[in-house]
Amino acid sequence: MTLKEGKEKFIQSWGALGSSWGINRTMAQIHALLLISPEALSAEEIMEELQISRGNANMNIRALIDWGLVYKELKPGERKEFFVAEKDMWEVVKNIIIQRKKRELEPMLRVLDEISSVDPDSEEAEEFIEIIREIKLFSNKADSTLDTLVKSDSNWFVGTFMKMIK
Amino acid sequence: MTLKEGKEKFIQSWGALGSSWGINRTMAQIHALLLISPEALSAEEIMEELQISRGNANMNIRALIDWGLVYKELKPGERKEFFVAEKDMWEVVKNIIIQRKKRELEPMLRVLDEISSVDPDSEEAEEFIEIIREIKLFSNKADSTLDTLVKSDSNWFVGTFMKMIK
DNA sequence: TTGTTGGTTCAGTACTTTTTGAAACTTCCT
DNA sequence: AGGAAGTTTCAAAAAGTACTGAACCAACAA
Repeated sequence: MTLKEGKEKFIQSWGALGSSWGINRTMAQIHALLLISPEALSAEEIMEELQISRGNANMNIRALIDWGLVYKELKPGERKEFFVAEKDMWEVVKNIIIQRKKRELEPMLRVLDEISSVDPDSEEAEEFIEIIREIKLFSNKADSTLDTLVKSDSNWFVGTFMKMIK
Repeated sequence: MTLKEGKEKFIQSWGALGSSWGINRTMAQIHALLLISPEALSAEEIMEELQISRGNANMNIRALIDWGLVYKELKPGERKEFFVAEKDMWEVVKNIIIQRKKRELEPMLRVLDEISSVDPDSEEAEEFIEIIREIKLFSNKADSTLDTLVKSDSNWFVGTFMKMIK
């Protein structure tokens, strides 16, 4: 396989993977492109490489920065902005966990709390409250487990955890 | 909050959560409805409750069974099929991990392997191979960690792991 | 065999999300 | 102030995804 083919295949696959993770195709492709790029790239270069419009590039780069997966890099002398990807996979995953926890798990916990206030004025209501209570319990565990996971470092993940768990 | 409001809110929120997890809104809503239903429900009842068409109900129920989140229940005497949700949250999460691992992580591992065969015939190619190697290493770790996680049981998750990690 | 109940399929439609491209804005230089 | 280089925004269009409803299939009962 040639380098060009390999790069294309990687960008394409990373894009597909992203789609099923709430990260849109283009966003994931930009991330992939930056991941395998030894140099920081400008918006122009990204547009060119992925054949996308300026607006699209701009919005998705912004979103990537927002997720903490890409950094802006200002080269001295250049007025243009350049972008680099976070290349430590553990950092990437950690940032995704942080964002999704904030965007999805936390709102759900709030909803579960609200819902718990249903009047237990019937057999059915009691059963409902009990099921919600169990879901809440589980979600809270997941929440604090993720917190701990995010605080731990890469070495812990690749080393200790694997041994501990085996 | 009344029981009716609570149920609606839960179904609605679970649906929204699903959307960001590659599980479509209706599928997640059916799952929510079954989760909070003490009785198994028929397709008719689900259609009625969520105001969806027969085709939609059928396809999504089947997908849920496919994901291992819902079971078919045949009541003796009744020709109709009834459905119940898996109510153990740990089982639910485990099944989702299993499915997504199979659908997303494993194909990505295969692609990474293919890509590794790029000719290291330039500085750039060597850097590319190295980055891919790191991603592969990380993905393999994630893969086996998830395997172990899935094999472990609920008690381990809610008990030991939490203490261990603190 | 015919009618009834329930399940499945899928082409067309409706809805949602993403992308484009052009205009507006910002910064800096002369 | 005017202009060049770059970035941001957003309405409209395109692409992608989900849903409907009607036709079809299967099992059973009369």
